[in-house]
Amino acid sequence: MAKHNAAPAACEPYPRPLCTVDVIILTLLDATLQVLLVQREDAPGEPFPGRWALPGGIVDTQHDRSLEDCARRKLLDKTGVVAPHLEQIGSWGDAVRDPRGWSTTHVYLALLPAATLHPRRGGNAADLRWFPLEPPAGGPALPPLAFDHARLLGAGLARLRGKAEYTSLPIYLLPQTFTLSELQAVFQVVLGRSLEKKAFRTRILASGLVEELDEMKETSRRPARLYRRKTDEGLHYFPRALESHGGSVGPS
Amino acid sequence: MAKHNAAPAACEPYPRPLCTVDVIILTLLDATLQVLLVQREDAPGEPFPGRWALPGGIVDTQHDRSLEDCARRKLLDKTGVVAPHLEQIGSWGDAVRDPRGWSTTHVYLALLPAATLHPRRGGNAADLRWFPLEPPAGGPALPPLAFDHARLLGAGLARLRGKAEYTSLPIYLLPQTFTLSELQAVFQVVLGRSLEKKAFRTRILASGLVEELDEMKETSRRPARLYRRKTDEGLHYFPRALESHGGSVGPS
DNA sequence: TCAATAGTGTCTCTCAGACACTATCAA
DNA sequence: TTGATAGTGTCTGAGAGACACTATTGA
Repeated sequence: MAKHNAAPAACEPYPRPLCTVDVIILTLLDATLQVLLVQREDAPGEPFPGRWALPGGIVDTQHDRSLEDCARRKLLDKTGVVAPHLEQIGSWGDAVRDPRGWSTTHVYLALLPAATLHPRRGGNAADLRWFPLEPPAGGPALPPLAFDHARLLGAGLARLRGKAEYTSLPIYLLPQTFTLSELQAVFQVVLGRSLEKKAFRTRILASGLVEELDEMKETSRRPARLYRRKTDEGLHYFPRALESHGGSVGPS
Repeated sequence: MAKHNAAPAACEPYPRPLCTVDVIILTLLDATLQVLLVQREDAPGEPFPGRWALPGGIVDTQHDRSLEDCARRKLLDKTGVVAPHLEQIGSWGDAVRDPRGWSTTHVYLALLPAATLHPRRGGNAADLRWFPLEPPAGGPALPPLAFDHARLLGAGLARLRGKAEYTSLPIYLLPQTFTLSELQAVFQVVLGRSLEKKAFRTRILASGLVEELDEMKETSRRPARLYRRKTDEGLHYFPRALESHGGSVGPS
């Protein structure tokens, strides 16, 4: 074991870059996409003190069994929950993105329902906060982010929005039980445009993604049927994209 | 510069993992998808001596400006050409995939036309060879690969095949000029099934991806119109996937 | 009764699949 | 002429968009 993590061998003339993982944790709060950010420590030697950043950090080769394991750990650490969706977005590595030198980051996207968050661990500590991605008029804008995290967040959002055009991905922003109107609202928030109700419902019901429950959601108006996301179904690829992608411009 | 690549700081109690890049270089030769592999050195301390592996290796933090830059360098090094398509597939990192210890690899997929390869640098050295992915009956099968490269190659192929269902990706396996029959053949090889001629041609021509040339390709039969891939068009997302994905099973 | 939200009926349009048909070359 | 490959005409069907319609609740 000690041998495994020995210093670079003679055949390895280059210094190893710093290896980190960052997690884009998204949820839906107040009918808005929100991202969980942490405020960086104000300690000597720490880059970007006081700045907001994606949760993440250096891979712990003693305890993390893999990159994905590291991402899961950081997610659990910040939210206290296991996200129903976690995927790798990509990796970025160069000499300038971290002032400490050549570094790599492995970026993951986690989607989770806001309802599952504990009030305390769900991101309400002083150094941990949810930020709306499209702040209401006059509301708080996203702060400047540490490192190249704005770019990483952009890539994660592009992935989510791109996949929302032809997969069921945004379903993971909801609890397992929901109404079709709620699901449509989630897609609309992610895509930033409204969708046609009948077409949307047909699309979802034909997909076999959800099962009808006997219960209804009681609201102030007409009650709505509840559906449950089938756990054994993975991400669904619809046979068609939702709308023209404006020609040849596709998702990332 | 020297400071940037200094040893891990005190705030970094974990040994840094080995950082590598591997490139899946695919082309179409003899109407078959082929992957370029290198035979590993038989030197002391080198893992998997004599085994075939994806081209790649340790990131050179002195010369590689970024991970992608490193992939481009390795590609140029092995093939002598700049591939018309290079994308990141993903990253894998854990303690066991490399016997030397905790390591990460950043996997890229390169697609290129066989015609552009120089006969010498195109992969004909003793330790560099093209291997057909679906060998003709009785032909040479893919050898066992070093490290977890079989898994990495599988992920690259899944990406190519998945995207072939709803994007123009396989077009990069051809030279810039081709006939529609040739293009259809490429898609068929990638997808492993035959496609309907009329639908395929309509799909391509409606996409605006190609422009008609005045020239014809003279063959032994009726000459075929030549088309040229427009360089300013990127990857095209078709409005529909080619066929049912067998329910909810989608591309990676 | 009305306002609001849930949910349906039905037409149109686009585009992939099927498949038979014509066109153009060499031998 | 035939064989082979290039390329077209045209019908079908799935599924997204549009939009008007009905249904069910609280106030």
